[in-house]
Amino acid sequence: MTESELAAFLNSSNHYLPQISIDCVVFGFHDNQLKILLLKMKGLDVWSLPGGYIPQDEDVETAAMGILEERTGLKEIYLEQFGIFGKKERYTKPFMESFFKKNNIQVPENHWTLQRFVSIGYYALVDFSKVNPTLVNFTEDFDWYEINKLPNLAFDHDEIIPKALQTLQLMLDHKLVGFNLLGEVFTMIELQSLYETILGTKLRRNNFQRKMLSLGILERVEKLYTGAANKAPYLYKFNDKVKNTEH
Amino acid sequence: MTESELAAFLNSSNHYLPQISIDCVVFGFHDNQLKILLLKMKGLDVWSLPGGYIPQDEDVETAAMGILEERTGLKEIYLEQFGIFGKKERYTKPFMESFFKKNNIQVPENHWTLQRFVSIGYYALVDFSKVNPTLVNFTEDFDWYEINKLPNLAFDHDEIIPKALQTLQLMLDHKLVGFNLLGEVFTMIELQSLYETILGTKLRRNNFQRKMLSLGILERVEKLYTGAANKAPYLYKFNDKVKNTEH
DNA sequence: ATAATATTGTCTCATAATGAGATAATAATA
DNA sequence: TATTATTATCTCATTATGAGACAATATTAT
Repeated sequence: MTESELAAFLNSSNHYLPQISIDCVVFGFHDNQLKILLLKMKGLDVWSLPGGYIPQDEDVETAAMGILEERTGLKEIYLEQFGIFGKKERYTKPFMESFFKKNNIQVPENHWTLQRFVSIGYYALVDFSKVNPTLVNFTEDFDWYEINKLPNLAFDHDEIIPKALQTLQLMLDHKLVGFNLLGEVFTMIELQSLYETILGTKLRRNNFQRKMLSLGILERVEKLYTGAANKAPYLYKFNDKVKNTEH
Repeated sequence: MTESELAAFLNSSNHYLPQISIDCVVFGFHDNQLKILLLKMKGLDVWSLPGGYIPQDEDVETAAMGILEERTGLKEIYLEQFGIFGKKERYTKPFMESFFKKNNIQVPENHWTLQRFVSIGYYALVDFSKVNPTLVNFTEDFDWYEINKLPNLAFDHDEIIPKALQTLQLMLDHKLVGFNLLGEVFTMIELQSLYETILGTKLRRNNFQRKMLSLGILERVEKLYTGAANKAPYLYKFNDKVKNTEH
């Protein structure tokens, strides 16, 4: 971020809806684990959710989509609003102040970024392997964290993440969660691991497979030969019937 | 609303979070039907959801609760956030303009109430028989409407209500919806009707009763003698185990 | 080649849940 | 006392689920 970009941002108050922000919990699936994309705030040992503000001339959902597209490099991301975080005190001010101080950025006491913000929570489901995070604005690093090994979090993001997970768990049977988190093809064990990591429970291989196949949404493709000394598993994909549905 | 109250409201812009509003879908159960509380906008043949703004010094949820307590006369209302309505164009301006015009209220073109608003949707579950609606601000009437016999609605409230219903349907098996919508005691048929009107489907009496009793959340109280020429049904209440849980 | 090993894909069977009809109990009224 | 309209259960076929067992197969070791 250049000097002039910074100045423009600090003066962009009129461009955005005041006192409203968006926070996104980006879920990905890697190494059989559900993970969340976090950004490190420049100069602080603190991580935060990808987020941003809503331009006056954009729909809220468009703004959320824009924030995510910019940060993940993906298009047409699956998004779901799961909560709003509207307590009077959400620790935005102290975090922003220490951030500005650490980075030698001078802002007036009443600067718009130090005001109270109501945050709209969205969660996104992305194909981990296709994500190519970009560092924007005030972030100096990104990383994927396992849901139960989270680092030091900014603001009230430690309240936001559990609520997002809870909503995802609730939606697991209603929406086609796997469709958005997995790649084009996947093994039954991968699908099972996804369910297990989201629900936080172990499932039985035989019964899980029976159940999934009975839903009639999977199509068996070729086998996956990994070189392992055992029977090769089939690969599956979601069938066409599913692809034309809302997920 | 007196002249001075009106003037105070029109000038209260600084008191509220700008460009954010709350809309509440209040569900009640009466005559075996799921109903929604709507308010008639003074001077217009248009009904709207109970709503309001968020004071700078209140949590969002507190504000939502306050709005509902004021309008329904109830305390400790069950509330759940179900969506946000953040399109650029939500028809707030034209509705507010025609409302002001009809009521001979002069406001400048750039008045805060005519700006774009992002609305936070909450739904409430209330005991119909305990509600005692109060007419506040710009409303001249209130009424309960069946979910599929709604009148002419203001703003984008015709988008908000279906989304609220959809969320309620989804929550029916997860949260104890009946606990908040029914009175202290109720018959099995009433509970069944509640499920039917929420889901929009017919259920079988015998199997519904078997299912509900197997959940172990109901306690059979006395019988209800209505004078009808048939076997009197039992009354039930939710048992103590349930009352100490979150609903 | 053949055996051993680690998985994967199915099968089986007991148990639980559900769908759908049938029957018994009961609170009035005729 | 019979009739009627419900309510509360019961029954039984069907389907879904939990849990263990076993056959198939892709490699490595012998």
